[in-house]
Amino acid sequence: MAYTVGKVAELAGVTVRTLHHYDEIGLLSPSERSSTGYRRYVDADLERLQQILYYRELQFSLEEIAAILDDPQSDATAHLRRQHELLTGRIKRLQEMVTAIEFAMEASKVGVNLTPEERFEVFGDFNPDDYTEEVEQRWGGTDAYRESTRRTARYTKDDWLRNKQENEDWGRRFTALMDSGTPAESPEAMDLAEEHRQLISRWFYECNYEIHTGLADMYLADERFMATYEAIKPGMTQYLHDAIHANAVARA
Amino acid sequence: MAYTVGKVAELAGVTVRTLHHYDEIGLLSPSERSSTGYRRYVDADLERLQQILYYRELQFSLEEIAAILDDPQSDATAHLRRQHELLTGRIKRLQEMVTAIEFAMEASKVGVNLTPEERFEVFGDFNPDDYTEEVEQRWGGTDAYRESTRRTARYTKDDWLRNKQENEDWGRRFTALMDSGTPAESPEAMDLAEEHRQLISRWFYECNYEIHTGLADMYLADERFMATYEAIKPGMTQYLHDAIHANAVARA
DNA sequence: GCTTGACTCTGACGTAGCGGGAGACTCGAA
DNA sequence: TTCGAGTCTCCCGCTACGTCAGAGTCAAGC
Repeated sequence: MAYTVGKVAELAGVTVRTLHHYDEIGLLSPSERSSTGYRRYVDADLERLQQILYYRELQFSLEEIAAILDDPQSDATAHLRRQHELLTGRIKRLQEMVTAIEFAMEASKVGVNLTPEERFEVFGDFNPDDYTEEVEQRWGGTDAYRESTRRTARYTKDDWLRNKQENEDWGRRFTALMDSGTPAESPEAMDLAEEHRQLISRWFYECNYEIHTGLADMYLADERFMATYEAIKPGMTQYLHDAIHANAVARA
Repeated sequence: MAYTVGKVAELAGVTVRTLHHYDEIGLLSPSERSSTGYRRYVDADLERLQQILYYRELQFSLEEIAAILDDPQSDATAHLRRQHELLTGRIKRLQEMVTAIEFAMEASKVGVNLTPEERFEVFGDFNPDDYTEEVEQRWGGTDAYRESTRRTARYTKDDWLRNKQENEDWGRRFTALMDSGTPAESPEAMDLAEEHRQLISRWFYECNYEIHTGLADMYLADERFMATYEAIKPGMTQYLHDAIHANAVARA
C-alpha cells in the first residue's frame, strides 16, 4: 500500500510542494517510485513525515529535524529541552512587547507622544545607557523632541519601568484575589479597583470616578480591551468592571 | 549635522547592511548624499529610523511599517491593536507548545513513546476527527504503531487533554496560593504538593515520597526545570520544593 | 481506442530581511 | 603621501516553501 504525493499531502495537511521540497533536500524521500517516476510513499515514510511535522511545529529547523531523526545517538529530550528554553524565552519577550503595546495604546489614547527613548525602553538589544546620552546630545535640538519631552516631562526611564512594574504588581494581586474566590463587591476588590484608578491618575491623566466607570464599561464593550484582560485571566474583565462600579458607588 | 551609515548603525544598534537595505526598498532613504555618494542621515532620518525599529520590534513587516509611517491617515493605534491581538495569540500558541514539550519530556523520561496521534494533538491545523480514523486504518498494522500503542494504552485523546487541563488547573491554584502569602509549610501548600505527586503518579509513573523529594531537589538543581517553573511564576521553584519536602516529612 | 480532466513530474524564479563578500573609491590621521 | 578604516554598488546566499510553466501520466467515460 503506497500513496501518491497528493494523497499524503491531503492526509498530513501539507502541500505537495512541501513534500517535493522535503524530497529535494533529502529530509523525506519516498521509499519507492513508480515506473513513470511518480513518488510512492509507504507507511514508514508517513511515519517519518509525522515526526517531521511534529518537530516542525515545535519550531525546529528542517536541518535540525534531519539531525534528530537520522542520528540514533542524538537524544531527542536534549533537543526538547533546548527548544523548551527557546520557547519560554520567546514567550517572555512577547509578553514584554505586549506590555509595551498596551503602554503605547494608553499613551496614544491620551495623546501622549512617546519619546524615542521611551519607545526603545522595551528593547534590550543595544546598550541603553551610553545610548541615551548620545540621543540627548543629538536629538535634543529637534522640535519634535522638545514637544514630546514637554508632554511626557514626568516620564524618565525609571518612571517608565516603575509604571510597568506597578501594573504587573497590581495585576498579580488582582488575579490572586479572583483566585481566592472573593466577590467583586468585596472591600478588598474595591480597594484594588481604587488602586487601579489611582494608577491611571498617576501615570496618565486625572481619572475621576465617572471616567473610571466609563473605562470599566468600555473594557467590557470593546473586544480589544476585553481580549487584553481575558488574556491575563479569563473572567477578569467582568470582575474588574464590577469591582470598579462597586468602588465608584461606595466612594463617590 | 549629518551622520554616516556607520555612525547611524552604531547608534541604532543595527548593521550597515540593514540601513542599505532600508534605502534599497525605499523605507528609509537618507535625505542627503555627499558629493562622493556617501549617505548622510539627518535628524529627521534618525527619527524615522527610531520609529521603524520600534514597529519592527513589534513584529510589523517592513511593508506595513512603510504604510504606517507614510500614511498620515493611517491610525497608529489601530495597528497597535491588531498587533496586540496578534501577539497575545502567538503567546497562547507558544504556551501550548511549551506544554506539549513538557509533556513530551515527561513522556520520554519514563520511556513512553508518543503515538502519532498524540504528537498531533497539539496542533489544530487539520481536522483531527476524520484524520484519526484514517490513521488507524492505515497505520494500525505497523509494528511501531502497535508497540507505542501498547506502551501508552492508558492515553486516549481525551486523557491527554485532561492531563493538560489538570496540570494547568493545579498550576493556577498553586500560584494563587503563593500570591496569597501562605507559607510553603502550611497545610494548604502541602495539600497541593500532595496533589502534584498524585498527578505524576496518575499520568506517568508511581511517584512515592522519596522520588517526589528527589524531583523537588532536581527542580532546584537543574536550570531547565528551574526555568520552567520560574517562567510560570518567579519563586515558584523554591516554594514548590519546600512544599514537597514539608509534605513528604508530614505524610511519609 | 480516444478524449478529457485531474494529477504528477522537473526545473526555475520569487518571497522577507537581511548577511556577507568582491572590487573599487574615499576619508582622516600620521 | 600613505595607510587603514570606512563606504559605495552589485550580487549571491539563506529558510521553507509558493507559484507558475511546460510536459508527461492516470483513470474514467464515450
